[in-house]
Amino acid sequence: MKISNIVKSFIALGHDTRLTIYNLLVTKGETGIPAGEIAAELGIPGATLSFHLTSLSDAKLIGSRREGRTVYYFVKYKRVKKLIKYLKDPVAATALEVDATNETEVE
Amino acid sequence: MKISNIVKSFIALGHDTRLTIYNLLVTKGETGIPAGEIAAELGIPGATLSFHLTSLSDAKLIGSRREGRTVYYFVKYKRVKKLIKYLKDPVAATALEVDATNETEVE
DNA sequence: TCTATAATTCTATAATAATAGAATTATAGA
DNA sequence: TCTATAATTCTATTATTATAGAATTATAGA
Repeated sequence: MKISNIVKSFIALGHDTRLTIYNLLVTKGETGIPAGEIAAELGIPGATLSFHLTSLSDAKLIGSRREGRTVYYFVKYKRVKKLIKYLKDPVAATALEVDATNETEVE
Repeated sequence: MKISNIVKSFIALGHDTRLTIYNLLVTKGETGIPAGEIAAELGIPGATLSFHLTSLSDAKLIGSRREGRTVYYFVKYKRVKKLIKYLKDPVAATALEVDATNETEVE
């Protein structure tokens, strides 16, 4: 993970709407929740929601899965764990990245 | 801690220059490092540095102490720990906040 | 008090992010 | 294929952040 990906993740969490989305998804577990329900819950237009979902997705903090016309969004804990590791020891986390360039990982 | 303070903290960490400052301060321990040295290390003007230090300070991620003409900056781990707690369980961390409104805390 | 140094604040400008209506794409069911 | 629904992308506009020179503030030492 490059520094810029960590920055991207913090940027994603550094917005009221996006942190609220993150909170909501945490309560919904693996199944996740349809985009439309998120928009309804937060009371924001779909276009605005998509903008924020893209930020969280690009940061790999969330993932999505289509079922028919519905797209479910869910939290991806792998990246969350990396952020925790980074906060605990940024030096070690950054060093690890350099070593782990070719590591095979599970999402 | 209100949600907005958490957002403020993530915003503070969500910038390349500020995350680099955070990294640097982590390596400097309790003593910290003078503002001038940070500016020199990062190769940025003092005015720009101050702007970013204000963001990190407002988020309570760092603290400062004046010694003569020199101002030392250092990491404040209390807030870092709260962020880690928040990432691990945002629901619990938010609930705790409501309960802990009058709690007496040590920085 | 005068001068030099360290840092911050002020200010204008440039760059980036957020918002949301309109248009588009994807899919289900008739 | 036609229509309705779910979601995303496009686009223009607004709002916020970042940048850094110039001015200011704070302090040390002469």
